[in-house]
Amino acid sequence: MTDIALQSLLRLLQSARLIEARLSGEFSSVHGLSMNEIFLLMQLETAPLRRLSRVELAKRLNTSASTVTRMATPLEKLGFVARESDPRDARLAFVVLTETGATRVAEVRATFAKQAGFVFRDRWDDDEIASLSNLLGRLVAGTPGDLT
Amino acid sequence: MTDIALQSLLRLLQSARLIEARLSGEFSSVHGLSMNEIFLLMQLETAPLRRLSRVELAKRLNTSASTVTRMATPLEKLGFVARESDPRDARLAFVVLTETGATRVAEVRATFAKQAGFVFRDRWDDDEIASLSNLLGRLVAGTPGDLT
DNA sequence: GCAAACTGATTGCAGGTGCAAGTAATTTGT
DNA sequence: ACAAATTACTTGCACCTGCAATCAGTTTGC
Repeated sequence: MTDIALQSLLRLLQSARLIEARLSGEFSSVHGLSMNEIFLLMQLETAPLRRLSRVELAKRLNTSASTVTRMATPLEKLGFVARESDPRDARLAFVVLTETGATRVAEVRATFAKQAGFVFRDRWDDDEIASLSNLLGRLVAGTPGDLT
Repeated sequence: MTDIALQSLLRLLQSARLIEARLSGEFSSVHGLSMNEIFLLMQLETAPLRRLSRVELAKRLNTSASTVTRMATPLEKLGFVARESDPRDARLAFVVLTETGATRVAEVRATFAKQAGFVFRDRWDDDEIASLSNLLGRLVAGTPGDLT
C-alpha cells in the first residue's frame, strides 16, 4: 500500500459497512427500525422544534426527497413522527418527532452506546477512541446533519 | 456528549455515509459502476485466483447470496466477471475477475486515490491520516474481505 | 449403502430507493 | 400585476435487496 490516504478511505468505508451490517440486525430486532429510519428520527431529535422539512431531511440523510416521503409514512403510522404544515408556506410539510418517537430515540441511543462499547472498548483505549473521534469529527463537523 | 465511544461510532457511520454519497456519483459517471459493484470487483481482485464462490463473496460484502447472484449477471454481460465451476464440487459457481474487469478495477483504484486526496488532504496532515488508518485498521484487520 | 442433514445457488415475492415527471405554492423579473 | 422560474412534495416506473422456498449436489451417521 503506497497511498496512505487511499488506505484510510477504504478502511473507513469498510469499517462502516461492517459495523452497519452488525448493528442493523440488532436495531431491527430490538427496536423494530432500520438504520435509515433511526438516522431519520435522530435528525429530527437534534433539529430545532424537533422538526424538519422533507427536503432538509433528505439533504441531511444524503438521500432523495421521494425516499423521505416514503419513509415518513410508516413512521407516522407507528406514531413516531407526525406531519405539520407551515402557515406561511403551504408547500412545506414538516416531519415532526412525537413524544413517542423521542422516547424511542432515547432507547435507540442506549443501544448505540452499548454497541459502541462492544465495537471499540476491546480494541482501543480511551485516548485512542478520543483521537479517532477527533479525526472523524473534522469530516462531519459543519456538514448539515451532524449528530454529534 | 458524555460517551466518547458513542460519539466515535456515530461519527464513523456518518462520515462513511457522507463520503459514499459523494463518491457514488463520481464512480457511476466515470466508471459506470455502483459502489456495491466496485466492492465486489475489488474483492475478486484480492482473492486467490481472482475468484470467489458466491457465498464467500456474500460474506465479504456483508450481503446475501441472492444479491451476489443478481449482481453477477450484469457484470458478466459487461465482461468484467465470468462464471467458473469447480470440478470437485458441482454446487460451486465461482465468480472470476476477467482481464477486462481487472483493468477496470485499476482505473477505479486511481479514482479512489484521487478522491481520498480531496477528502483527507485538506483536513489532516500525513501523521493524522496514518493514525486514522492505523486505528480503523484494527476494525477491519482479520475480517474476511479486508481490502487493505 | 443409503437416508438425513447440510451446503451452494437460484427464484418468487415484498419492500426500499432514485430519477424523472407531474402538481401545487411561492418567488422573481419586468 | 402577472407570466416565468423556482421550490416542495408526491407518484409512476425501474432497479436493487433480503427472506423464504426450492432445487441440486455433497457430507454425515448409522
